Amino acid sequence: MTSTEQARAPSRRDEIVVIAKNLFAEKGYAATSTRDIAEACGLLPGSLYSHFRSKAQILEMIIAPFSTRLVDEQRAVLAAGGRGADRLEAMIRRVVALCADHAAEIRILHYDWPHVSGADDLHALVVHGNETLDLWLQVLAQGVEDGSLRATMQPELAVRAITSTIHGVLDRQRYGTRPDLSRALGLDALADEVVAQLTRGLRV
Amino acid sequence: MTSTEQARAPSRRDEIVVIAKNLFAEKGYAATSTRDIAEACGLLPGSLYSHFRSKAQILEMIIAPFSTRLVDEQRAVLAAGGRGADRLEAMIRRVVALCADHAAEIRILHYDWPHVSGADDLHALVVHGNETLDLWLQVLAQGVEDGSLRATMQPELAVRAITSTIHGVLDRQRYGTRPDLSRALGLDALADEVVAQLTRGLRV
DNA sequence: CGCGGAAGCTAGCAGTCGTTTGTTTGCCGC
DNA sequence: GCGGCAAACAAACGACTGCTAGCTTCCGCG
Repeated sequence: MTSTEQARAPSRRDEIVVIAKNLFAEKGYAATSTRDIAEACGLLPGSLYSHFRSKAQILEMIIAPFSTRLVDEQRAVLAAGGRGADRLEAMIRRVVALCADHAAEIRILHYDWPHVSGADDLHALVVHGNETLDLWLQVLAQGVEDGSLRATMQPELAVRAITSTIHGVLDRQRYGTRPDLSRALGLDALADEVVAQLTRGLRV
Repeated sequence: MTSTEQARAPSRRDEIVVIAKNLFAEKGYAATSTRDIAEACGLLPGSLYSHFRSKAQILEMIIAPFSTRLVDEQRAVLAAGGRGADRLEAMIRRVVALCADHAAEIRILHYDWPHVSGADDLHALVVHGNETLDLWLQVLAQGVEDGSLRATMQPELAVRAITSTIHGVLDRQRYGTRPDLSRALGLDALADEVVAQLTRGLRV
């Protein structure tokens, strides 16, 4: 069990990952130097490299648990029964709840995606990202099939609307001077409104 | 008329701005060095500074025309008459059309917003960004008032859904392996679907 | 013809970046 | 008490960053 998978007993490594996660979320991946991370950990710059191969690997260890969890949640919704529209609603709620719990990861994925998709070490994260999109497509297709979702929709466009809306609603970076919605409304009311927005739209 | 405002006769300066715009859009602001820009212009690194005070000023000259144009379009819609829901639809169409015409600027604003909002020279762009959000809020408020938009909506949330959806639908960076929607559907069909998504939602 | 000014070149500064190498420390099991 | 080993230190590497100062080239205008 010395493989790449093990979790218990939060090692030093894990502490560093948490610290780096917050730094990346605050200042962005590119703008956060390995020296910044080291300093925040009470380490010298070189010492990071007894825990990680590279800066990119730190990023991977930040994002990977979240993105696997994300597709797991989506798959769970698909595995359960129900009509398409109801599954879609359930999926939105679970994803919103999960993302709200992982604001830092969301922020990093949102703004530093070019770094993620560009790095060779990180294409596993790109695969996860595409899986997420495919799972959204699947709920939508089911909903169209059983007649509970609008047949005229463009699924690729709808998926982008869904994911962009969820990210945008939870983002605190771009709307810095504006209210933090998840705090202002509470998580349940927020999820309700995201569902309403995406499934019912803005008209009466 | 030697002030900061003048346009005609595309000077060398303007050519450089266009080249820099495309580089920023491809690789991001931080990842594009002044040497990259100079090389793409057939210049040596230092020569840029006989045209610009700083790298940030180049960014400003890229974004400013677009963002002023954006709020102008929005204001034009508000100045015209009509019910709230119809104005909202008109605003969406005009913003989508404008943004589709300025994919590079959108991409830069989207991914490099932290650099924009962080730089001292660039807070004019932040002001424009907030104006845009306020103008969206105004259409929504009118629509609620005249009963054409859902009174239960959370306007701040709706604004984020709108802007995020427009950005997400036009983005080619995050969905690199996926179809380019504006090419696949054509601009009119794309705008139709964005309007439908935002005002009618995904349900039947 | 001469000159002013824009545009570009040359060379380099001062700093930061991610990373590497070699060494030292301190703890755990034997 | 001693070997082993992970964690951390110390010091630096080469490359790259935005930017500056001073010089040259050249075109248009008087």
